Amino acid sequence: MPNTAVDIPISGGCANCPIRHKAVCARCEPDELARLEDIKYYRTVAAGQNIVWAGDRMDFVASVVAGVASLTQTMEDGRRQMVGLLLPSDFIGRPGRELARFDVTAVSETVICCFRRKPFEKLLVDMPHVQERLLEMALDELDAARDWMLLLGRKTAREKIASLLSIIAKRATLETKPLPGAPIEFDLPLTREAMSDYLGLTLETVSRQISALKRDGLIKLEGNRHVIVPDMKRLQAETGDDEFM
Amino acid sequence: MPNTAVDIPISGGCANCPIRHKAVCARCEPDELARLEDIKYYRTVAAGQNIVWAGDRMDFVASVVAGVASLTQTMEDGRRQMVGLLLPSDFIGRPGRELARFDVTAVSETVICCFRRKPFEKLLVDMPHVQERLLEMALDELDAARDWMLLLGRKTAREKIASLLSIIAKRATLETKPLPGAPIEFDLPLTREAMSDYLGLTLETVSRQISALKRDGLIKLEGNRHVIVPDMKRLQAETGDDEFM
DNA sequence: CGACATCTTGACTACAGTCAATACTAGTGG
DNA sequence: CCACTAGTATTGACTGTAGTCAAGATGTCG
Repeated sequence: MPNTAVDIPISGGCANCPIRHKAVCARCEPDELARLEDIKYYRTVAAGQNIVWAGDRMDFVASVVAGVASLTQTMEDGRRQMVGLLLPSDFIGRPGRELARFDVTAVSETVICCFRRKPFEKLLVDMPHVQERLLEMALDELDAARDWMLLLGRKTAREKIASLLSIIAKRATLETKPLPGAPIEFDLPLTREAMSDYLGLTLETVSRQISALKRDGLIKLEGNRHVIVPDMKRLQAETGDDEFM
Repeated sequence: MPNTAVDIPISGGCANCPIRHKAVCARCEPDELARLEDIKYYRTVAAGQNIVWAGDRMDFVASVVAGVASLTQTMEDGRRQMVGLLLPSDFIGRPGRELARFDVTAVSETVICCFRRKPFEKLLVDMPHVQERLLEMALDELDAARDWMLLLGRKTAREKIASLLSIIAKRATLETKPLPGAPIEFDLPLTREAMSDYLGLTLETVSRQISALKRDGLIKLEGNRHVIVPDMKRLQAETGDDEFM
């Protein structure tokens, strides 16, 4: 069990929660936190397990505390598209919505902090700090979705892979300050199949393009999941994006 | 001038504005409207003209009052992807954001109701009705973006065209109640090129697929822009979506 | 009527998808 | 500790869908 996300918060209260300052509760005052605390409970979901099925009644909303989850849409014939990649602090569900619109699946073992939906909706009305933060998060996600749409609609397979690796690299180096120019290392949180769902490709194409980037010296692999990027600039240049996105 | 969107509101005040009950101001009380009225002004933009360029300083946010506008992203080599289709009542810009992230272009002649950004941001804090509505609209757009991502990533060219026609047909029949089973008619607000930007296709492929749907009797054309759908169910079946989306 | 935009159609190409075989990895139990 | 299995990933050969380049048709507006 190398990746034990499980015993992270669960006790200690909101004050020492790892996502305290990034999630919907980011702007809450201590007394507001107390109200949230009343209606919250933790849930741990094993890798690969579904958290919600599209069409399900949803009696809660939640924040991802640890792990990685995905939002996906599936067509009748099995074609699948990821439409959201949920990292710690990201929000699950929608206030005011009874039925889930998308599948939510734990990609790795995931801990979520659930709030019963009805009380949460009430609380939203008289805790403007939560609503404010939720609006900000929704607008951020909308921006991300729009960049993702450019990727899906117009980028080549190679550009798609380079873009995804850049996105993951960027977030991996958010905490650990990267001295610029130095090589960057990180673990892929996604299988090849999940990557293909994210990028609108087949898993074979994902595999081929990763091999091609490796051949061209843009990345190195240690095992299948650990990636080393010797020169981030060079990888960025393959994404098709304008410099500095 | 068959499609004269221009002289619609401009005078008469918010009370008889056509988007009064759908835009960000939907939930405002008369006194709140008065505050909005103080900082608003109208702007008319000719078809094809840009309202905002990506990277521009933006000193306003706005609602589309009449006409159709698009949000687009362009890559250095000219590849272009539409990432938002803005109809009356839709919102332009983002509170708190200094620089525009996307191009906004008038597809047809468009009237927008602008609010100076700084005052609007202030007003957001102490008019929860506006913030509430903005959150709701952002979440709706996020849902739409996620359906759009499925279209871009996984649908065939034929399914993409059928989906777009269904979306436009649906909104065209929102006002004029459709007796179910009856043929549906509407004008396309988009050129073939704009459709290709929306769908992540080339304009030749758009043209070919429209011809194919015509050949198969799923649609009829009168001129290039006027579409007749004899049997909506049959068109829906071509979208790849589960029934009743 | 003429000129320019927009749209359609055709011939050919290329990129990513499909189907299939094989390799690698990690976890399980003898 | 190694053998076995199941899941994951890579590679190859071939196909098909949508892209590209180009010509011509249709539509719109002055």
